Amino acid sequence: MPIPARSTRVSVKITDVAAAAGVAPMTVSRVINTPDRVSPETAIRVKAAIAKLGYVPNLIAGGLSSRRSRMVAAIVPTIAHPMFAGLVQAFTDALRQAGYEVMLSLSGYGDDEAQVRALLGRRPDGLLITGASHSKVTAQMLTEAQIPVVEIWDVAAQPIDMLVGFDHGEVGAAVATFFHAKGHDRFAVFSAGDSRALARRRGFTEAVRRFGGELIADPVLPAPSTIMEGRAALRDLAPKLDRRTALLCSSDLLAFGAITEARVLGIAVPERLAVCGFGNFELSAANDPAFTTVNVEGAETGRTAAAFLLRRLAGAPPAKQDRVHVPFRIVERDST
Amino acid sequence: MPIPARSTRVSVKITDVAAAAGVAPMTVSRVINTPDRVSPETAIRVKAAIAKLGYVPNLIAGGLSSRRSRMVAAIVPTIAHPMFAGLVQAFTDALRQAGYEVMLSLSGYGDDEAQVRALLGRRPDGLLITGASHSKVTAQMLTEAQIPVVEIWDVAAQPIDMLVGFDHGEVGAAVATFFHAKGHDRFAVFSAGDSRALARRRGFTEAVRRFGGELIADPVLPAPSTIMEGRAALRDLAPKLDRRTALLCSSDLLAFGAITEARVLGIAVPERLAVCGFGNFELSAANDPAFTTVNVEGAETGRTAAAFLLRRLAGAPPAKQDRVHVPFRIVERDST
DNA sequence: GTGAAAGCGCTAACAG
DNA sequence: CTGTTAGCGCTTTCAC
Repeated sequence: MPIPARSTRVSVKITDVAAAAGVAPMTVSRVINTPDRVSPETAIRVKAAIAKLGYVPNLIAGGLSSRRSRMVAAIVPTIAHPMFAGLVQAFTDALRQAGYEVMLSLSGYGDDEAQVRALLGRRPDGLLITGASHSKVTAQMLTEAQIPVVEIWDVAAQPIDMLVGFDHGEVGAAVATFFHAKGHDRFAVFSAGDSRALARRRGFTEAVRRFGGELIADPVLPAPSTIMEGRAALRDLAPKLDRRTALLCSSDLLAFGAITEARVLGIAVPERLAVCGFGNFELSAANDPAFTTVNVEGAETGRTAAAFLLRRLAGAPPAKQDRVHVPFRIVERDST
Repeated sequence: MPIPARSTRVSVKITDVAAAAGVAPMTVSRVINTPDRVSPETAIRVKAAIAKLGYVPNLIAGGLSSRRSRMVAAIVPTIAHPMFAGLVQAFTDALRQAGYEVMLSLSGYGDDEAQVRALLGRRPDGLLITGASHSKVTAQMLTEAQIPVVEIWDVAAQPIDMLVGFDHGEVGAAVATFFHAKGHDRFAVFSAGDSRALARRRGFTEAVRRFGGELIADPVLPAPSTIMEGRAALRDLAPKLDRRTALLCSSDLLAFGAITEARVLGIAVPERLAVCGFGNFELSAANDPAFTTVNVEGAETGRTAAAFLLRRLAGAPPAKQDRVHVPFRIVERDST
């Protein structure tokens, strides 16, 4: 006795195409996935059937069978930040060209354990995660998932697998050195409260101390950073700006806010206040005055991370060179 | 003769958990999906086994069986634009809370046929797409996919299914009316070249004509818009700014660029040049001068689109009220 | 409340 | 070059 269909036929499947073309389902599969193993005549017949029926292969079923989902998961704190928006865009573009779709997960600046679990349930072929310090559970899940993992935007003593990042403390120190070389001896830093911004702040303040410089303020502001926070922080700082001061901001948005408020208050930039941002957003180059900032190549990071994953997905073994420090550089403009 | 395993056991599966807990696989499935249909004692044993083995259910397999992928696809032009970044963030947050993952596809400002095909192959349970005019093929694929679809950010004479958008021509006309009411009779508009920005431009210029106003310039700039384009366009316009003029920009980035360049050139805003942007980015409120813009509630659109999809995914039938025009409003600030 | 059987739509593996 | 067979890991369905 035939078993009744579980539900009404809802979409065309490979057997329908096979029947229409007079071939076996496997042959249809080959036409789609390995066309050079099919005779041209057969391929033409099958393609005609595919077009006629409007067949869209079910990649979920294919993935279950082949154990390759052709999806890659990405966890970033936010895309409201131009840095990560550019990174995600480049990462997504590179992977789609190779036939992979991206599942995007936005973590805020908090814990990512639940998200990692939800994503791994979809059996992605690879995963990108922002940051390099994870909870024990998260790290274990990632390791046991047996898929290539790229950590970005930070460096780790013990990377899970691959890494495309940089040392945020070094960035802070580099900016301090840059200011010091220009003769500054009085400093301030506005920083968001997330771990990486705080690492830059620490690198900056420690270098200032080494140079024997004076640190007049180092407020920690809520993440994510806003222009308004930068303006407010500068208003607070203004009474102390009687002498020439060099200011590092943990984001170009803060820097823009500080520069804007300085103009409103009549504080000359860069004469009385030198400002350096972070991120090299369009704003930093397009503002008047264009301002100095740290460039970190978000898009390049995304492309590199995608390339690393693709190489491993193509079968390459893990290698030492899968851990790179992306270069950062100070882009000097008119605010310093 | 036993058939050899296709490949080495790579991850824990439901049968492993079942064996460890001394129950049938189906019972494990129930503990995960419908816990109230399992006795508390059994549930405890199964949960212990899950935790001990680190079991992460394979949602691909579950999806194939249940014909529900618990994924939703989203196609937006870009996330480099704060408008869409906020929209995607809100959409993603709302869906994740309901247990859905989002597959994000960035279309640029071009054709989306290939992307729709790639996404539908993953059998998403629902789909969000930006814009309301699609190629015949795209429209047909979306219709035949038999899933709820939301079109956003535009209105359509014949929506595919649900809609959360607004009429871009009306926005342009509203800004023209706003300027006219303030006594302006000389106008200009800077517009990006994408279809929706052009619709706003047309709405603006047609309204200007109706009022008998003078249109002194209406350049079309490349999409996506940048601050620098706004500055350059204002430099071109400057020679004609001998009399008071009202300028609409198709993006806050263009408006910021225009205002910045006006300051550099010594053109007083709003006295000689009134400027209205579009998007209500943080920049518009936080700049000095804060500038007038059109607010369109990107995040609200994302949330509404998610709510529409979720309602249908929960079984609600299609309804008239699934087509809403999101309100826009002119936020008046110091530039007009 | 729990279990056994069947199969979701596709592809790996092998045979011809 | 093409076809057959046997699952991929889960859930639906139905029986107990």
